[in-house]
Amino acid sequence: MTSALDFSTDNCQVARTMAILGERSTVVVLREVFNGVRRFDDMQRHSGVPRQVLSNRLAMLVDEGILRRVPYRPEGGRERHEYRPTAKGLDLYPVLTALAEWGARYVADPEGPAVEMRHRDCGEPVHVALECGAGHRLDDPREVVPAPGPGAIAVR
Amino acid sequence: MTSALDFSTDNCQVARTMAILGERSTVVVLREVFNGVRRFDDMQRHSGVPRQVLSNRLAMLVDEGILRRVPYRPEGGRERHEYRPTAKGLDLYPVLTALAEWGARYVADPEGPAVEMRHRDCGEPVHVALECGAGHRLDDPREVVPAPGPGAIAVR
DNA sequence: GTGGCTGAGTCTGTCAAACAGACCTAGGAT
DNA sequence: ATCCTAGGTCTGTTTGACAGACTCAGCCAC
Repeated sequence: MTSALDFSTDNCQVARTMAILGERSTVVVLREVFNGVRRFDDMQRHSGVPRQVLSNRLAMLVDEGILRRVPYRPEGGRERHEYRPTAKGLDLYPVLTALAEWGARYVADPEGPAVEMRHRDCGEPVHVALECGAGHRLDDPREVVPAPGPGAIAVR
Repeated sequence: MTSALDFSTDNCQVARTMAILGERSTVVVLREVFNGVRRFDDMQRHSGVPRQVLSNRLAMLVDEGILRRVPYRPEGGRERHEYRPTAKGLDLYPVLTALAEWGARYVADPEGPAVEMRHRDCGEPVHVALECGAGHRLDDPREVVPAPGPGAIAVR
């Protein structure tokens, strides 16, 4: 019987992803950027993340290639920078959507969730669906089973 | 023009969810449990999470109703407990799957991801798809736009 | 030009959390 | 009686979060 214990976790991509997103307020910063709040002070005021931490997180996210600093010049002002998601950052939308959906079910206020993802083209709420390579739709999460991937490293 | 800045972030369900999952090694612990590693020492050895932190995380996850402690008795041993996901925990599978999928693309070793989600019934890899309430499939994350939900609280 | 305002940070000190490693405990096996 | 094992707890050190003050560059009004 093969067990997860037979494989190393050193190169687990989930752990690596969480090493980025798991720093306490990283996802909050991403939520701001995805919500269109892209300037330092706006983010700071809106999210309440301490300036130092916000500064660190933005630098880290730029470093990881998830955000990029884009210069702009407000009329009659000097040059500023704003933070926008890159393609790599936009690919986190399924993660954010899954988090928002779980949160809406389990931790939202009784009035409902504070934020909803919607389809740009039709305005309907977006949700995440699990599908397999054979085209089956997985309605019950119990149908998902983790398995070692091609990069799995055997131990012992 | 309505902006995200017009709404409070106090009751954001994404922030609340990350208050649970964003503690540094919480998701790693969940990955272990979902991988079938359910006993304290196995998790500790396999994941490398410090015992103290593992202990805290498990207690927190049980407290949040994401895991439950299930007693069992190994033959000729005393009663022990293992940690299993509840329904609330299993509903995090889309989140884990989205993380694994993003990680596989962006942070995995060149040989491939260390872990893959598969369909229990057919063995094919599972991935997350974004769908809207009108049945459209969103192939480009740019089609997703966050909007204030029913629980959104206006400020200013 | 001097002084003030604004956006985007950095600096400093305090306090909580992560971490490594040793220690503890209950029950079964020898 | 002692050892072993699973599942923890205790202690001390180091890292990170946090609040609040400070900085700095450029524009603007006087």
